[in-house]
Amino acid sequence: MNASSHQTEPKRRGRRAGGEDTKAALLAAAREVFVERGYEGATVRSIAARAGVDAAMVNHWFGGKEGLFAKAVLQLPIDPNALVERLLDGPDEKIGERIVRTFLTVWDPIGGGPFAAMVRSVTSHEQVADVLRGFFVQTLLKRIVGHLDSPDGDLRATLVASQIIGMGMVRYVVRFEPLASADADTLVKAIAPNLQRYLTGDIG
Amino acid sequence: MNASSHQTEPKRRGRRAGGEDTKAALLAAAREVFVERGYEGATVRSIAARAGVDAAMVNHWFGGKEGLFAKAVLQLPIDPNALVERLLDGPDEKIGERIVRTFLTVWDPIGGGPFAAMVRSVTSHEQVADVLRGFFVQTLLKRIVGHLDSPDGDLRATLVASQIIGMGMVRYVVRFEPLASADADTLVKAIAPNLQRYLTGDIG
DNA sequence: GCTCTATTTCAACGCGCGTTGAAAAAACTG
DNA sequence: CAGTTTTTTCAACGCGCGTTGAAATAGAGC
Repeated sequence: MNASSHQTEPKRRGRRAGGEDTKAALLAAAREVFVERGYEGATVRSIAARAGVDAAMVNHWFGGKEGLFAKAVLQLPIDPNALVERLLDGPDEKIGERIVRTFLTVWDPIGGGPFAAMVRSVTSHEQVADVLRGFFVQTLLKRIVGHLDSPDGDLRATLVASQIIGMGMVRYVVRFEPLASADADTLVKAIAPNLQRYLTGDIG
Repeated sequence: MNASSHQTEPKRRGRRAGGEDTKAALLAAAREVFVERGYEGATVRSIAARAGVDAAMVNHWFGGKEGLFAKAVLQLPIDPNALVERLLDGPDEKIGERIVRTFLTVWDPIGGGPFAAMVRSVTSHEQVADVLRGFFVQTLLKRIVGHLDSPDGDLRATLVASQIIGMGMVRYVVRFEPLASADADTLVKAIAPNLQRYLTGDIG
């Protein structure tokens, strides 16, 4: 191997060539890694490595890990409006069923890792908990409650949240069988009626 | 202050006087701190400090942090048998109510910290998840299922677990209002019927 | 009372984390 | 093309973690 080997050329310094956007690359990597590993599990170094960039760039462009997180969550590839539309589209008597099925459709393909990561982030980092609480409460629960306009709407919404989050915990995090491996239809039949009661039944 | 001041006497080395049991002190401190802060949050140094002992003793007596955890969880001050007795003592039609009320009675005084700590430990440390899964499944769920001996008992038990865990998540961890601040009676009226359906109703 | 051994503290190690400042290199400016 | 600015890498810092080995001290055995 002569001196001009292309093998492990120690990365050139200075501004990159072409239109490569380091900031965008970091945001894209951050969205992935934060979802995969949660806030704590996602190290600045791992995000930078996935973006093909030095870890110091996180500080230069976002002022630190928290700044990157704050910017990254604003660009998550989820469309809350579409989600709410999907839940509310159909007869009110079957909202419970649509909630269970939609939740499973979104999370089952992703698997337990991201869900556990999200839970861990919420339990350990107050800033993350605030961001996610704001998203769930403002964007999802309030709108569903508003559509149904039944009395005690807020309590009903949080009851639904409790059952859905609990299903996620048992299925993806602690993995109690047989719920963890049950197919979607079984869970819909078992859980949907309870959600339906929370939303439109007598809870007092 | 003369040289023989009792103030900050730099701890004497060597074997302690009297019957002071370092091992037991460490176990007691570990039980407290693990519950308060979870596995990751509980540092070896903090446990040793509470026990009034050097951190190195953890390695000497338990071979490390994991060993201490393994021994400590076996001595948690909870009596599973008494808990199961309490849940099963009474008419079967009111089991749901007793489950909700017992859960709230146990956790409300403790507060959200320990519950969040437990959840974080489960999501981040596989060994901890295994230990707790074993406890819940073997000790609690199986016995309740056995008592009721209805078909699909295991599925029913995990469904109940999902609702209870979800209630804990919403009440203690993410704190969605108004569920987070609702009084016990309100939650019993809202949730108990759903548990009752899971246990003795038609879920197919 | 002397020796041996068990117990405990202390100081340090190695690791990974987020962060920082200086140096290098490309791009921009006139 | 020369000088300036922007972007990037690199090397290092400080922190806290779990862990380790040596030194110091108390009790046990003879």
